[in-house]
Amino acid sequence: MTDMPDLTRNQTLVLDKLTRNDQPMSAYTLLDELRGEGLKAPLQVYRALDKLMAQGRVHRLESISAFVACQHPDCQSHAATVFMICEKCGKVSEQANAGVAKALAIVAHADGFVVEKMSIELRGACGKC
Amino acid sequence: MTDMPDLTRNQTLVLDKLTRNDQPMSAYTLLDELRGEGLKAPLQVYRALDKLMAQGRVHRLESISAFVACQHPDCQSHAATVFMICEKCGKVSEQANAGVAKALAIVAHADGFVVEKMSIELRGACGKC
DNA sequence: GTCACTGGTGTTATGATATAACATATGATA
DNA sequence: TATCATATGTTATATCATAACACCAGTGAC
Repeated sequence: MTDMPDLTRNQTLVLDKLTRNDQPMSAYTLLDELRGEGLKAPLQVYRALDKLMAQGRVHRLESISAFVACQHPDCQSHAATVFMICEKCGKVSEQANAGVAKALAIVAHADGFVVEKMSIELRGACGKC
Repeated sequence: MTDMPDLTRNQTLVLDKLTRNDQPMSAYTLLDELRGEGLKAPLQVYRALDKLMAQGRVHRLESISAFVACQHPDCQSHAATVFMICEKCGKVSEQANAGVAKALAIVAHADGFVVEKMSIELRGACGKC
């Protein structure tokens, strides 16, 4: 189980806060909301986020420089994860999808490109907005 | 032709620089390389970039906070554009692909999500690296 | 035990990216 | 000419992220 080690105090604080929040949060918003728990500097948050992302428990939304807790029980096995970010309510839906993965694999293969990471983010309006 | 107006001086400087460069550039790198042409402040670059992006002549790569000139003759008609960013040589390949567009449309539709913008970025190694 | 190693923590300072606010200028047009 | 929209120049500031260094706690080797 080296993939999912126990979390340290700071990692737990950050993950809990993200999990309870139904919208993505910036690192500095996390910091502000965790000052009461003793966090004082950006690095404490960024270091926790780095570890959590390496474990797949948190994702970074590149297009808005913010972080969300993974919405799937076990995120390791994801093919291609699509993030749909609502620009009205701010909520994010995370969907792993084999069709997208396959289509992207075809595009990459045509270029001889070897994929290590992918970032697929849709901006728009969610079903409720 | 309101979609493709003539470019102003600053816009021309920024677009030319990006076009001649075969790698994406940050706004501040652009600024540094255009100081000789009279640019002095970040806003001059960011404003030019905003206009160029609105016209589809420049794209922002969200995952690396950098900008590239569009690689297609007329970019307006793109369905879904996939950017493949090589982490070794830094070069970017831009591919519009209907299969990816269709797969993403299915995912979005399943969520009732109305897409306004999409950002699809693959990181890895290009065919030459 | 104690030595060295690893990984987490705390802290200060700094780097990198992006925008707010305001003043001025330029070009079209009624 | 008066006016409107748009571009520009400039200073200051906001936002996002990392470098560098000191310290500490647990673990394994000897």
